[in-house]
Amino acid sequence: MSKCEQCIVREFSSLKALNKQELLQMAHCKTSYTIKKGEPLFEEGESIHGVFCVKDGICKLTKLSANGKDQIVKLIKAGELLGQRSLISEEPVNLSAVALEDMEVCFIPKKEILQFFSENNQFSMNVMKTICGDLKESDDHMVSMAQKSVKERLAETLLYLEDTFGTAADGSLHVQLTREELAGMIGTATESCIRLLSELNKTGLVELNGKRIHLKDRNKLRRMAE
Amino acid sequence: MSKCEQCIVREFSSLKALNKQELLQMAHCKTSYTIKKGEPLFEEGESIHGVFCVKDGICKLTKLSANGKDQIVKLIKAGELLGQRSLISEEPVNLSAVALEDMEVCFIPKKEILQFFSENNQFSMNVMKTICGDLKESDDHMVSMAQKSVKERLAETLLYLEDTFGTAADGSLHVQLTREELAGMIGTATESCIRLLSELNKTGLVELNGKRIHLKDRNKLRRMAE
DNA sequence: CGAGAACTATGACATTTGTCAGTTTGTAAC
DNA sequence: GTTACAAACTGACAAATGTCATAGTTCTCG
Repeated sequence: MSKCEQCIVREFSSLKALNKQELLQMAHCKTSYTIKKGEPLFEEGESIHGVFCVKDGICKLTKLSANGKDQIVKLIKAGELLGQRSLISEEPVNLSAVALEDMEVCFIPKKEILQFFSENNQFSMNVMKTICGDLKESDDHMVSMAQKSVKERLAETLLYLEDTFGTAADGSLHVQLTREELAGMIGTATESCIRLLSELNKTGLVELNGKRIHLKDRNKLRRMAE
Repeated sequence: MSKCEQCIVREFSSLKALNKQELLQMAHCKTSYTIKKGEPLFEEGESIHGVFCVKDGICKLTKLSANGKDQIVKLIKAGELLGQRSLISEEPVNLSAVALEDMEVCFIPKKEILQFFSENNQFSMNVMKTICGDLKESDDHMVSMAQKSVKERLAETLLYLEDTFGTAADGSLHVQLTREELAGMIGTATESCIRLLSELNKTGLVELNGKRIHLKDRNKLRRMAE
C-alpha cells in the first residue's frame, strides 16, 4: 500500500489541507485500482459511498439526455477528486464517469471524508471552494450552450482541450476524443462536428491527421470563439 | 430592527441551523432594505462583501453573453440566499441579480457568515448542500440547453415557472416575465419565443392574455418537454 | 387623457443545424 | 494479408432557428 503523502492528488486537490495523521489514516483505508480505457468508474443514478482520487489518466463525466445522446459535462484529469457532490448531497451521482485513457484511482470511504469535514475546517473550505468553482464553470458553460453557435462552441472547446490537457509530441491535442465525443462536448450532431472540423481544416485553422487534431491558428480560433 | 427568528429566510435556507444566540447576533449586524422592480441587487463582476437574504419578491440572475444578450441563469424567490458562492470563492460575483418584483432583502456582512462557518458545522453543511444542489441543477440545465430544441425548452420552462412560483388568481403564471426575459431563460431569440408561444396558444396548450400566460394542458406540455 | 416608449406579434427570408443515406478510411483480430 | 467492424467523412435535403422589417398593442408618465 503506497502512502498518500506524495500523491499528485494531494498536491492539487482539497486534500492538501490534510495533516500527517489524517494522511496516514487515509492511506490506511483507501483502496487503489486501475480502470481500463472505456470502462466506467460509476454510472448516473448509482450510489457511491465515498470519493475517488484520480492519480493518473483522464475521464469524462457524461449525462444521458432524453434524446439518447451522451452529453459530456466535464473532463477530469489526474489530481482531481470525483464524487464530492454526491457525497455531500447524500444523493446518487448525477453523472456517469468513463475512462478516456487507462486510469489509476483510489477510493476513500465516505466515513473518513466526513470525519475530515468535521475535524479539519480548512479541508471543508477547500472542498467548498472546489464545488463553488465547478458551479461557476457550469453556469458559464450553460450560457455558452444557450447563446453561442456550434462553430463558436467548437472553437472554444478545441482551445480548452489544448489549454487543459496540452499537446502530444507531434503537436496534436493530447486528449483523444472520437468525433462523437467531441460532438457530445459541444452539444451537436456528430456529422455537424465533423463538417465544421473539415471546414477549419480547409481554412487552415486546424490540421487533421486521422482522429488527431492539431491547432494551427490559435488567434483566429480565439476570435471565432468570441 | 426586526428579529431574524421568525423570518421566512430562516425557515427555508441554510440559516435554519443557527441557534438563538447566532440569530441575535445576525439581527444586530444585518441591514434591511427594499429593491424596486427592475433595479439590480448587484452586477456581474462586482465585489460584494456578504450575503443577501431574500425576504420578499423574486429576482433573476443573469449573465451577459458575448453576443450582447442577457441569459437568465436562475430565478430566486423569497426564502433564499444570494451571494454565497462569491463569498466562499472570494471572487467577484459571476452573475447579475435584478429584481423582477419589488423586493425586501437583508444584507449580512461576510465577517458574520464566516464566523458561523467556523463555529456551526451544521450551518456549513447546509450551505454546502445548497451549493451542491445548485451545481446539479446547473449541470442538468446545461444538458437541456445543449440537447433540447427550443420548443422543448419552452415547454420545460413554462412548467418550471408554474411549479416553482405558482399561479395568480386568474390561473396565469405568477411570475411576470417579458417575452424577452422568457427568451433569455430559454436561450433563444425573442421572436422565436413569441412565435412558439402563439403556436402553443393556437393549439390550445396555453392561453395568452397580453403578457399573462395561462397553462391549459400540462400533460401535453410535459410530453412536449420530454 | 394623450404621446411616446416599450412590448408583443407576424411575415419573409437567410442561415444554421439535424437527418438520412451512402462511401471511404482506419484498425483490430484472426 | 484479409475480413469485419467501427469511425470518419460527404452530399442532399429537411427542419429549426435567427434576423430584419414592420405593424399593432399595451403601458407609463406628465
